[in-house]
Amino acid sequence: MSASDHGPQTSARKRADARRNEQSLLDAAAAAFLAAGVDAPVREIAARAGVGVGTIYRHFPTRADLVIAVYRHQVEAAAEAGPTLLATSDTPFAALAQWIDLFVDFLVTKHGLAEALQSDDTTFEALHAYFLDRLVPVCTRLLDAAATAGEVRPDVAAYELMRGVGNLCIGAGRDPRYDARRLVELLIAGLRLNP
Amino acid sequence: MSASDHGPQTSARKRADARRNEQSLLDAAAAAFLAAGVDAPVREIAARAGVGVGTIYRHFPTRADLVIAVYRHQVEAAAEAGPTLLATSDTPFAALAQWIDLFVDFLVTKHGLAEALQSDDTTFEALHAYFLDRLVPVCTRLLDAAATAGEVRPDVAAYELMRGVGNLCIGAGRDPRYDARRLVELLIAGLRLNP
DNA sequence: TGGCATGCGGAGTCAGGTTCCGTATTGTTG
DNA sequence: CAACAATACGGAACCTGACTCCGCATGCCA
Repeated sequence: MSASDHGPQTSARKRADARRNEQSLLDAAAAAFLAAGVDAPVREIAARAGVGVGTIYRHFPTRADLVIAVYRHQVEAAAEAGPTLLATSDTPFAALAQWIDLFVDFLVTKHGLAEALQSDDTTFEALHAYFLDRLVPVCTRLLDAAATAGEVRPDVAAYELMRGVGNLCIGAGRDPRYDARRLVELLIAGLRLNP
Repeated sequence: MSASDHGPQTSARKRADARRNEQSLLDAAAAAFLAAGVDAPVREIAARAGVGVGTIYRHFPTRADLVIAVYRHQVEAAAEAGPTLLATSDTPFAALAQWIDLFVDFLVTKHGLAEALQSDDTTFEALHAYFLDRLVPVCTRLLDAAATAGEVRPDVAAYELMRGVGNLCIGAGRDPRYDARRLVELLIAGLRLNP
């Protein structure tokens, strides 16, 4: 099991019923997260999937494992979008800005995810780690390229920037007076050197 | 009882033991918040104060009431600092920047407060409301002055700015790689028009 | 000092998360 | 196909922490 392995997901040789339940759980969790956020009660997810709570814990020992499994595809897509944007954009800064936009879109549409990402609750440690492992290197490349081109301040680390962006997404969509996207734009504007 | 009345605090005519307990609770809560953040267990606060949990709920029906009472002085001080800074600073922008600095200092030294401020937990509704009632008008004045002077973009509301700043302070002090102050600076820089 | 309004303590209730183990299902082997 | 071992399942039981409620204690006033 490699260090970047999170949760069972596509699992190898398991009993047929186990694989079926795992899929039901992923579907149920996705639905529950959509309806009630990533803090949806364990019992509710189990009920939606038509399984007992024990089955959840067997497949996904911590809530983070479940959340990761549910959003894995989208996180991978974001990670892969980085290099692509860098290759196709006019300037590294444009690529960075677009990539951050993508990330913000992802976060603001997942009720409670931004909160979970920043929470110090140990339940979410693995979630935090997964996002960081997967996305910080991508962001670092974009940021470095933009810094090398002299477009942004060279003294801000990708980790810090991503946490800042993640933080700004907390509570987005709960209040029409708060537009996370606009504030992230401000933050990125503050990062820029020669407009 | 005016609309901006929060918690009993200095209370008028109550029994002597009640007033004593209220003070013990404030002291105990302040200590507990310092040690364990504003989410410190109710039972622990009660124990520190040497009272039963019922006594907490009698004096401070919601956690927000207790938090407000504990930090009231500092919030008032921040509110009063606004006009002062505006009067003594070279430019409205400088006053705004200093005031935001003050606010950030306050938040990052209160473990868990920034989190609570943004949480949608109904327990903290009153806290949210109190901060907004008290500080948004102050920030609005600073922001308006800076906008009028052409120093900042005129299209960002104080409410949004303050929530953004509050959000950026979440998790500050938990991780040396994350410096909330620096990111807030970036945000303010992004707000600026003619540097 | 007596009477009673006020306030107190903490056991009890409720809501979630997490564990555990007897039972059921699956897959394999003779 | 039958019988068995391995695997997985369900959900009752348990734990933690917030919040309520009421019989008892305390302070206040006459």
